[in-house]
Amino acid sequence: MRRWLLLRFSRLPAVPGTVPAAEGTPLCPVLGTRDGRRAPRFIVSLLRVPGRCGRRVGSARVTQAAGARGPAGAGRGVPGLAAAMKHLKRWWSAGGGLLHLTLLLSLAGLRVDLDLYLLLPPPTLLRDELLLLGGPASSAYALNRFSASGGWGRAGQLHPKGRELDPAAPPEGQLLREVRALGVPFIPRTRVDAWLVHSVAAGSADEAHGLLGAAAASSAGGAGTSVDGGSQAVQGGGGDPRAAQSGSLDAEEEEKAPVEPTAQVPDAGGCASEENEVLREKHEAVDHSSQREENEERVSAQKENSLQQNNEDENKVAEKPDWEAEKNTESRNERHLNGTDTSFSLEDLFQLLSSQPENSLEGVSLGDIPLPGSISDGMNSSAHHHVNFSQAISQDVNLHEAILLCPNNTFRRNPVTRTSQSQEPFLQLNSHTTNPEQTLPGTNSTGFLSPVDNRMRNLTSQDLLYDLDVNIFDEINLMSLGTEDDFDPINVSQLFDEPDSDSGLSLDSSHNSTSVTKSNSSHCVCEGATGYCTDHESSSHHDLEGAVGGNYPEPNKFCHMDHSDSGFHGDLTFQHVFHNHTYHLQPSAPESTSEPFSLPGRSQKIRSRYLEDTDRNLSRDEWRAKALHIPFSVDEIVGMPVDSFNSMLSRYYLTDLQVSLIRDIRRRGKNKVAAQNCRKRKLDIILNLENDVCNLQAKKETLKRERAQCNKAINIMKQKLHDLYHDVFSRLRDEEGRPVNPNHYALQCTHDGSVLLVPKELGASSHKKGNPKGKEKVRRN
DNA sequence: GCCTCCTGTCATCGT
DNA sequence: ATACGATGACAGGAG
Repeated sequence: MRRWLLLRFSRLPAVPGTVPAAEGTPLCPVLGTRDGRRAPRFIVSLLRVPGRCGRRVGSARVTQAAGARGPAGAGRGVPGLAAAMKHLKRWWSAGGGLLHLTLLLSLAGLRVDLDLYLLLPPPTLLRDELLLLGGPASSAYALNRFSASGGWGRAGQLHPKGRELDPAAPPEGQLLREVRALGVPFIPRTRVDAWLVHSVAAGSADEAHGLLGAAAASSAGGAGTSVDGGSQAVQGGGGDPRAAQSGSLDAEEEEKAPVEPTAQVPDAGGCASEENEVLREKHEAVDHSSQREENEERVSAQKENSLQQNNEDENKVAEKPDWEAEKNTESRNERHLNGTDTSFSLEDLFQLLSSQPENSLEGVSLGDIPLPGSISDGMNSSAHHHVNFSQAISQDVNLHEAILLCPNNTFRRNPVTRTSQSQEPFLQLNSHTTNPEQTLPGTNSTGFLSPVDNRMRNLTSQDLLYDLDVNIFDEINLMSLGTEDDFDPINVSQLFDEPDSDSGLSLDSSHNSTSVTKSNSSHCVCEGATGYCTDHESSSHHDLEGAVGGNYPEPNKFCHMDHSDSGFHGDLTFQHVFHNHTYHLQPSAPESTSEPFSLPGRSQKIRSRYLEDTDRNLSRDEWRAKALHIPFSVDEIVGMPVDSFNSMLSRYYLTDLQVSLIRDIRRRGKNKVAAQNCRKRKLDIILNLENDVCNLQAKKETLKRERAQCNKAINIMKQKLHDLYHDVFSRLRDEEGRPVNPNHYALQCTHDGSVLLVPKELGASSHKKGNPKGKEKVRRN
């Protein structure tokens, strides 16, 4: 039995033209503002799998300062999550459940939707079904929600009730059609979207946890953000029991699996007092509108959820004021600190998620999701990066600011160089600075981006969004699909063996995750904000974290080869990795030459692991698409209409190799579906023929029975006639009064109804001649 | 090792 | 001419 953890992160783009002129005005006041503070909100939806419709079982608003409680995620206060946890456990025990978390963040001019799908399927669910549930459906759902909200700037409608994802709905076709029907420009590339499919082998909690840790490590390498956590996760992936314990979502296992107490974090306790202050401050800053909205959602959830009647106590917990929840959180934190609380629940995950600086949500990756073990382990290295979540939000630091705050990045408005400039933030994201201050300019110990660059403050929102249109609207490959269980980033890095790689990714063994400097550099907001590394540095990583399966790499990076820098590096890296291999390999050809594991010096273990991953998640085309940085998913390539497909090919500058691969993928995908339909049709025909045969056989038997009955009736009639014949002859007398011998005479009926007694010889001749000579009337006695 | 079934892929043809 | 679907044939994996 396999259990799947699907983490999906989506961010909807800002719509140009709806940007208020005033800088800092929340375009999407999803989250109530007060004094410039905006609190993120969790919308917790628990969806039954399978089920007809989902329901929201609670909502919560993060009201704590992540920076105050420390990176260990000590602060916990998300009301409603407790109820959600119990629902999840119950439904899981009843056959699985899909936990949908939506984190809304309102940054200046940019709304961030963070969707978390925690899918705990029953054993009977097929893997593909789960993938479908977590993939296109969720994307379409997000777009639906966005469309239903009327776009940006319409508060209170961003979560229309009743718009929950229907897991039973056709995941792709219908929902996407619905989205298109709504008029939403469904361009997958304009959605920051990444999701992680993580497989957890049941029955092995340590393995599962370790896999999560490994996934965190790989994602940390991809996003370049949470190398601290990621490095620890690497250890977890390698068997570190602490990290291994961090990620279990099993309701039973989570109660059993001990978690490394956060008390081991040196400064966690020291943050307690500071945390209280920040919590109070944060509580005072809670916006009333947000509270009202939250209350409405709670009421709605209560009405919708009949199960809540059985969980009133849970709802009480959910409806507790924030400060109460925070109090509970603190007490729970104390338990953690004391090492008495050894459980890890999804709530912990959410808490830890909320503990991340808001900016990192821009480029959130699994590595950014601070798994407890990894986070607690990564305390030392990240202690100086305490982030005040609320402050980070209140700074209205958006993604663009984060990008521009990158070192070596200068914001230039020269239109001539805009094209290239728009690439630079991403190209320089992964700049390696060993100095934490250098890594995060403008970052102090209390605020993530408190001293925002004044240059940015002088810019208007239009200015910001101009580049947002260029950069943010494109998908950011946030995390890897290669975060399968047994995924070992170190081994993966060995697949590509870039001796001069200075990507800063924790994947490379030369960049050991335990390296504090690399870990620190990973906290660069720029990296977190984009989730990207530079082309030449990260391409090898993106070979494993491409667009396939829902991740769409930056097209301008991977596809726009006409610009000098990124395109050159992209090609260079590509050539380095794949040499002269092409994907046009016939099945008989040594196809493995196009695969990374086939590079000289690769171990059989890596190959087998690759094969396992291939078997589990990625098809050959998906791997090829990843390898060539195809900025579209296979599903999109195959599923989109021909017009959209052609326009897509023309819209993006793709190499001939990429275009050819895309067309091949589309052809194969179409043919695959056609073959499936053909076989299904053939099977139906065979079944129909078999049914026809059965029907015919049954009809034959019926006819046989009828024939037998007829024969039987005929025999009866013959017998009766024979008896009547003898009876008649027994009564006949000849002229002399003697009995007529029936052997010599026969009875013959005439047309007029009279009966003649005819000698048989004459009768036979008269039959031939038609002359009834010698006939005589029967004389009855 | 062989067989069967399933699936993906290619080639080909017709629309 | 091109795209696309249908289908036979083949190969490979899994049981």
